[in-house]
Amino acid sequence: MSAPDTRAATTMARIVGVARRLFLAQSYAEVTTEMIARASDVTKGGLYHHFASKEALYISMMLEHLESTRSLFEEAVVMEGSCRERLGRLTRDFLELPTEERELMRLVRRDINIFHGAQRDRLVRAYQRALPEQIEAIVRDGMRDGQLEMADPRLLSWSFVALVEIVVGEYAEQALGDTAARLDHVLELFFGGAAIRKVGASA
Amino acid sequence: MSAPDTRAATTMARIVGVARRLFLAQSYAEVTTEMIARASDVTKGGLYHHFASKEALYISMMLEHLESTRSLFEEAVVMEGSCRERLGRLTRDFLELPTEERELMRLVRRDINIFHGAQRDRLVRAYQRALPEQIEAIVRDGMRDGQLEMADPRLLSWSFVALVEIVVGEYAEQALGDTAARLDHVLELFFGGAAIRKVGASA
DNA sequence: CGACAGACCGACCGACCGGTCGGTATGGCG
DNA sequence: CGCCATACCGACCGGTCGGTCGGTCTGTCG
Repeated sequence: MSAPDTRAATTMARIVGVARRLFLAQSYAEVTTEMIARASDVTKGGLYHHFASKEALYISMMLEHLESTRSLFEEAVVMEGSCRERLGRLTRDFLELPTEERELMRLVRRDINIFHGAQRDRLVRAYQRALPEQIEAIVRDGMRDGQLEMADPRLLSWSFVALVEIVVGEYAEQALGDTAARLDHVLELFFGGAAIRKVGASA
Repeated sequence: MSAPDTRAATTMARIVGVARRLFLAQSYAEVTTEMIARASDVTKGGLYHHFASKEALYISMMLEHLESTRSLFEEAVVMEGSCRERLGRLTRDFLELPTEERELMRLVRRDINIFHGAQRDRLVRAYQRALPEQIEAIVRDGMRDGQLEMADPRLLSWSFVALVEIVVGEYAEQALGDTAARLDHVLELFFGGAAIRKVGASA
């Protein structure tokens, strides 16, 4: 997979990389196979020699990314520490990802509804394995160990993901600052809430 | 606006209603003007007699909805009460909206990136006026009155919206139950956080 | 060298879709 | 009744885009 020894593998990797960039910049419908081919220094015929369809190219690109992301986040799931430490580790890893990689997680949610049937299911499952399920595992541990209020772990995981998504993007960068500050903001809000607490409870 | 006295107004309202339903069920690109026309018992020619373009029809439909939603949420902004009470009122109003109306708020976020230029700006501003700005107003009051931790109010508003979005949808319905339970879940999480608090602070 | 396979080309197809336009029906007004 | 504005029709157009296919090039193996 990471050994582009053959010519075909090199070309396919080039096409996938270009497609990733273009799909991030424009919507699925706006990106044409012609555009992808041109930017990849092949023709449409060449592109279709390697990929069965535009959809197959997109799915292939996304599955590859989701698997590498899943692998990255897994480190936080298996590591020792409190629920907060582990979620912090996962979130920091996410925030420190290159912009392009990070945005792909938004892309998959943006585009998941334009596919149908089996291909859509593959995308959904790969996404769930990469992000929500891993967060859910940490959240479940937190409840078991008395660090989190008992609640529906899946809803709580989604909520956490949603809060993290808020602090990516340029407004959060200008309002909060660097990665550490944004990470702190998310953890404080998720664990402690937004209300002022009467008792001066330390972290 | 709400007086379909003329024939044109009746037809336009029928088309807008059909368009709303179709755009909710499928993506903007998938819904064709032909489909909208057929389902509205007019032809494409008739449709284009009333609307300058597919885009104009969509924008018109969405702006109408956003204005009525803004008007509804305004009640929570002007009402007396604590930050929590007012956000609770707004959220309850939102959760009790008919499904179609409620889903339109997700639709506008889903589709906002497929428009460009002035039309996109109009949509963005109408959306901001309808939801985030009104929540932000309540959040600012909460900070001023010592009910919320000092933070960036805009980010906090977005976070709240994101949390509310989690508890719509059928999974949350089966996990949490009725509107009151879902409302409670959101408020508890937003104000108090997910961590177990050592001190048994009551609501 | 000769032959085969796989990489790649690029002109083309067919379906679709937003939008147009000349024309018809209808209903209200003088 | 006659006139006209307006609602509405439906065939059509221009363009786009995913996908195809016969052919060419190039590296490799016997």
